[in-house]
Amino acid sequence: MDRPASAGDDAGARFAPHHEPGRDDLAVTIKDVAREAGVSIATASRALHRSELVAPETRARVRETASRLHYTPHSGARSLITNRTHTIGVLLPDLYGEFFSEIMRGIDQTAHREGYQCILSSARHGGPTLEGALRAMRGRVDGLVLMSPEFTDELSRRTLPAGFPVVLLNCPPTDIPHDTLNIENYEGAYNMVRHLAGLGHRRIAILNGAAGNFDAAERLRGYRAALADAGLAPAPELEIAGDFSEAAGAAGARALLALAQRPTAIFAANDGMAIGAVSALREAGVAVPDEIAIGGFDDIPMARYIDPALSSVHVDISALGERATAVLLEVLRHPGHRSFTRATAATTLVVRQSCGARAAQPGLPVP
Amino acid sequence: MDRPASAGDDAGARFAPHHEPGRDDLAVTIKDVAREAGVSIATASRALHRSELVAPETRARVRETASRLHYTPHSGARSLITNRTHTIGVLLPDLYGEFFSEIMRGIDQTAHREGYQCILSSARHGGPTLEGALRAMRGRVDGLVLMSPEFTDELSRRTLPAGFPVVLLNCPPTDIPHDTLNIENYEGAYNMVRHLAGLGHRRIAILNGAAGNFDAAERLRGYRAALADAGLAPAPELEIAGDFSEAAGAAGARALLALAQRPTAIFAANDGMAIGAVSALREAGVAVPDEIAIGGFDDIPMARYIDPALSSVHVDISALGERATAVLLEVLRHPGHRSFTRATAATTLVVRQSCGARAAQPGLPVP
DNA sequence: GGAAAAGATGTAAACGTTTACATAGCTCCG
DNA sequence: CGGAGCTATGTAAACGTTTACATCTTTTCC
Repeated sequence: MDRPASAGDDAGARFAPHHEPGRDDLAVTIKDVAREAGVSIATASRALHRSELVAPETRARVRETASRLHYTPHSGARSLITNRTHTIGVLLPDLYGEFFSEIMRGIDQTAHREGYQCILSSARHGGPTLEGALRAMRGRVDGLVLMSPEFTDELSRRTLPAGFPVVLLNCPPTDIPHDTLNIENYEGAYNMVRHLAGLGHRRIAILNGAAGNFDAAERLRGYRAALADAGLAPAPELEIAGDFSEAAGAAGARALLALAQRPTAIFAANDGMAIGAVSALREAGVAVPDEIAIGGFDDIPMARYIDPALSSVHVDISALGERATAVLLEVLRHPGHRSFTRATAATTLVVRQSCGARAAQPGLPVP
Repeated sequence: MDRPASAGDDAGARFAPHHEPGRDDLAVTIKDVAREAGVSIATASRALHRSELVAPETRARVRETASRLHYTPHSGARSLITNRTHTIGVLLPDLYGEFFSEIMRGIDQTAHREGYQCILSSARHGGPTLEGALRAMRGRVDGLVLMSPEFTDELSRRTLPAGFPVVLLNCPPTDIPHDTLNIENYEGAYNMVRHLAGLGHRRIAILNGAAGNFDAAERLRGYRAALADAGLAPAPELEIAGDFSEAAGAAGARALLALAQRPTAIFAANDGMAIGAVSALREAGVAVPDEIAIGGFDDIPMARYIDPALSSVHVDISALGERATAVLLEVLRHPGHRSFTRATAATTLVVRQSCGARAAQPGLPVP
C-alpha cells in the first residue's frame, strides 16, 4: 500500500532470483532477502527474530520475501556472533546395540523438546579418537553429554575447556567437579546376586565387564559384597573376564562349564553377555535355569523376549539419557553460578524365568 | 635460536594466559595463538594446516603454542569461509528401535572413517518438524542422508535447496532426481509369501505397515503378487492395517483370531509387528507355528532370539546406512557432474522356526 | 510551535577463520 | 652490482550473521 512501488520493485525484480524457482537457493543469504525486500540487512535480521523493533508492514514484507526465497539462516555464522549453537554434543562409547539406542532416544527427545539439535559421535574406547571427537565439536555445540566409562581427570584436563558445560554419564568419579549421572551399579549387582543366593545358590559366578570400565568394576564390587553378606566364600575361578559383548558371554559360559566344580548360577555384568551365555549353555545342552540360573544387567528390551526370559537389573535407560540432557540444558540456561549435580539412577530387580525363581514374570507380555 | 628473543618474548609473556592452566581455554582463538607465538594470524593459520608455506621453526613454534593453549579451531567460523563443515546430516523417522540403531551404526562408521561428523535428527513422521529439522541443518552440514518413507516431491522442493547433496534412503520415488537407495521391499515380501504358500498355506494374512508409507505399500504389493502367483484369491479381511509397532502387531493378530475363518499364516510387514503378533498368539494360547505360522521383515537382531525364532526377510541394515553414506561422500568429493545413483539393496529369506518349515535354522546361534 | 521522546531504519563493527595479494628479505645469475 | 625469482610473512577482505550506535522521521507534550 504505502510503500513506494515503482522504482524499488523494478530494481528488485531485475535481480530477483525467484522466477527461477529453486535454482540458486543454495546460497540465499540474508543479504538477498534484504535486497529483495528493499531494506537494510539489519532491518531484515530484526524483522526475522526481533520483530517488535520493526514496523509491521516492513516485517510482513521481509518475512514474505524470506519464505519465498526459502531463506534459512546460516547457523555457523549466527553462532559465531551469538556464541550459541542450540546444539548439544553427544559422545558415546559406541553406537551399536540397544543400550545406546535407548540412551540416544532419551537424549534426542529431551533436546528436541527444548529446541536443541544433537550432534553425535562415538568415541571408540579410550583412544585418541575421543580427543578428536571432542575437538571436532568445538564451536558446534553449547554443551556435551559425555559417556565414557574410562574417563579420567587427565583426559578431562586435556580435552575439555575448563568451565565448558558437560554432563558425565556413567563415568568414573573425577576430582575435577562435573555434573555427573551414574547408574546404581553396585546396588543393582548386589541385589541380583543376593537374590540368586536367596534362591539357594552356593556357587555363583560372574561374567565381568570390560577391564578398566567403571560400571564393570562397580558391578563386580556389588557381586563380591553380596557373596560376602550371604556368607559365601569368594572363588577367583568364578570371576570370568569379559567385555560386555555377546561373544564374551558365550566364551565365559563355556569356560565355566569346563570347571571341575561348575557354578549353579551366573551373574552377567550386562544383558548382552547374559544372552551370549544362554546361547552357549543351550548349545552345550545345559538347561537354564534348572541346571544353571542366569541373571543379567541393564534390562534391555530384548531381555524379556529371549527364551527363557532373562532376569535382569532394570535400568530405565532412556530416562538416563533424558535426565542427563535435562541437567545439561539447565546448565545452559543458567550459565553463571555452578553447583554440580551428582545423581545416581536407581535400579530395580526384574525377576523372569532365567534365574529360576517361582514368582517369575511372563516373558512375552502383550503390548 | 635465530628468532629475536628479547622484546618479543617479554611482550608475549606479559599477556600469556598459559600460567593459569585451563582457565580461559573456553575462548582461546587463533588470535591468541598468533600473539603468543609472535606471528600474524595468517601465519598461524598456515602453520596449522598448510604447513609447507611456513618456515619449519615457525611452524614448530606455532604448533607447540597451539597445543599448549589447547587451541581448537572454531568450526563455525571455518565453515563460513571454506563452505565445508565436514559433517553430514542424518534424518531418520525415529530414533527408537533396532532398525534405526543399525542404520545409524552403518552411517556413523562410514562417516567417521572418512573424517566426517554426524549430526542427527529425528523427523517425526511427515509433520512440519521435518522442515524444521532440515532448516536447522543449514550451514552445519555438507550433505544429508534422508530417510523418510513419506517423502514427496513437494516436500523436496520446499525443504531442499536445489543441488544440495542428498541421499534418499527408503524414500518413495521422486520426479526430482536424487541419489536414492531402497530396500527390495517388493521382492522380499514376495519371496516370504511364496515361501509360506509353498508350505501349503491357503489363507495367508498380512499385517500392513503404516498407511502412506512407501515400504509398507511395496511390501503389500509383493504380498498380493505372491498370492496371485500361487493361485490364491485375495481376501480383503486378511489385510490388516498396522503401523510397524509391536502394539499394532498384537492388535492385528487378535483381529485375525476373531475371524470366522482364521488364517493359517501371517506375514508381518516388519519384525516389530511380527513380535507383537507372536506375543498376542501365545497369550491367546495359539501355537506358533503349528496353528499359525508367522514371517516378518527386516531381520532385526532380535528376530533370532525370540521364541520361536522368527523367520524373516533379511536386510543388511547397517550396510544400508554404509552404502547411503558412501554414496553421499562420493558426491561430496566430486561436486561437479552429477549423475544420480538409484540402487536397491537385496534381501534374502531367512527361514527359522516361526514359519514351520522343516529346514529351520537354530534360534540361538552361539556367537 | 518547538523541544523532547519515541519509533523506524541504516551504518558499521564484531565474531574466528581462510586466503588473495602485497611486501620484505634472501639467493642466484648474468 | 642489479634485478629476477624465490621464501617467509604480514595486511586486509571475505564469509553470513547480530547488534550497539547513529540518524532520520514522527509523535507527544508543554
